[in-house]
Amino acid sequence: MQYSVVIADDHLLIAEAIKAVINQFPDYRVLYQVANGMLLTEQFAKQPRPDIVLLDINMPVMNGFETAAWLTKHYPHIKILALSMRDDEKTLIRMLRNGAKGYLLKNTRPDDLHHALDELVQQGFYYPDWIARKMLQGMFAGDSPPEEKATALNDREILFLEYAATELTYKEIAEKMYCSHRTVEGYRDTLFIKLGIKTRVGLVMYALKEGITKI
Amino acid sequence: MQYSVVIADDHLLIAEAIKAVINQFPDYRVLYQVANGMLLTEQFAKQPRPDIVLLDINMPVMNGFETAAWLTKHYPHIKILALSMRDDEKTLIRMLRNGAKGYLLKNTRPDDLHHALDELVQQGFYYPDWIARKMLQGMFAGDSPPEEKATALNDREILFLEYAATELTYKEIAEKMYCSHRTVEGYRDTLFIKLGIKTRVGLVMYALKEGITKI
DNA sequence: GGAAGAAACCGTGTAAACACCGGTCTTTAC
DNA sequence: GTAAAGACCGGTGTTTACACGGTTTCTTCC
Repeated sequence: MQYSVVIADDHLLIAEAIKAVINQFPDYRVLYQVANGMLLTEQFAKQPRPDIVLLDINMPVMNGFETAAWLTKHYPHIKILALSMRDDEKTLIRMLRNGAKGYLLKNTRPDDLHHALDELVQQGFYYPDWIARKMLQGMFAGDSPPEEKATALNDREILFLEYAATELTYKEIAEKMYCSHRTVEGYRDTLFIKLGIKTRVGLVMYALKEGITKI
Repeated sequence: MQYSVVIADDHLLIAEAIKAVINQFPDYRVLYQVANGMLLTEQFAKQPRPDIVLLDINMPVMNGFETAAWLTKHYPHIKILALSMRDDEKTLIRMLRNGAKGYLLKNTRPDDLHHALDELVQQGFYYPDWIARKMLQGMFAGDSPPEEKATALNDREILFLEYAATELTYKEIAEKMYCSHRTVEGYRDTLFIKLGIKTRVGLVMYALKEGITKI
């Protein structure tokens, strides 16, 4: 019995390379690859669907989060293994909440990939120790409804974050947001507390990590 | 006759995967892989040296730029093929200036990789059309005399940029860079002029755009 | 209808960031 | 040998960013 895999990654070389690795495993076979989530939905309509989807998080058009949500909604039996460049707790949790059954960093060894695939089909999930640790120390509570919790930012704060990642001063941001500059500094202070940071550079890095602002 | 290849990439899975792809080419063989430039210099001391080095640009400890410069200095006969995530003109030019004989985006097809390797050993370089176009429209004139122009940042400035994208103050950055905090502010001021920006947030955005700092 | 909480606002003080001025020393170029 | 250029360091003053302390107004909820 061979399990089928589909790879979604916009880096063709990487996708092709991972395909080569997987096809070396006797019990797994790569059906096809796509460059983003949108193409995945299209291929699902006209091609056979796999047992497992290897999902890159940073994709254009339809990213890993959206794709994972779409998959769990339409094909809940298909196992999602998230692939990420970064060891980022928030990204991890967000993917798990959106239905990913496993999370793999791209700097893991091929054996780990094989092992993750095996766990996925046997146990139904692949949660190595470090993921369990992150979930415990993290704000992971329920499991069914994909809902935000600790880092719930309102619209004003998100708008402020966009401006924070520019060369505007807080006073200039206040003019654009039609409020007092002390209010803007209030947004900043609550974000400092919520996000556990201390400087404007921290705000910028957060906004970029979360995709609120793009480079 | 087989040509030997060494892969330098901090993403183990990707490195291993690319290795699998290359080992499918009958005329190329991967000797070993390393996770950063520093390890490459170490392995060069005790292991056989390859004909070709596949060099990822975004690596920790010793990045692609530094590694390329080191390679051209100590082993000028070894061909460097740069691997990058982003299609960025400045990065491309900087790598070519540091001695890379070719530049490949990670979203190219495996055939292109094979073709690039062939060109590399036959022609000595691999410059596809789009690179030539970039070089023409860019500020790249001759090939031998390294003439700097618009945005030529030195090592100290680049190191400073990495620290600028953290929550450290300039004083703390100065401690890490073993110099006066006024010197650090000097780096900042010259970068403000060179890059046409006015604030630290501008520095952060620049560093991220150029891949000097990763998210 | 009063408690609880959030959102907007404000004052004050300190630390950091930025602007503009100056200098020495070394390297490179002619 | 001198001029030019660049790396490093310094002083001074203004503006911005951040910390800590508040008030008022408006929901929301029981």
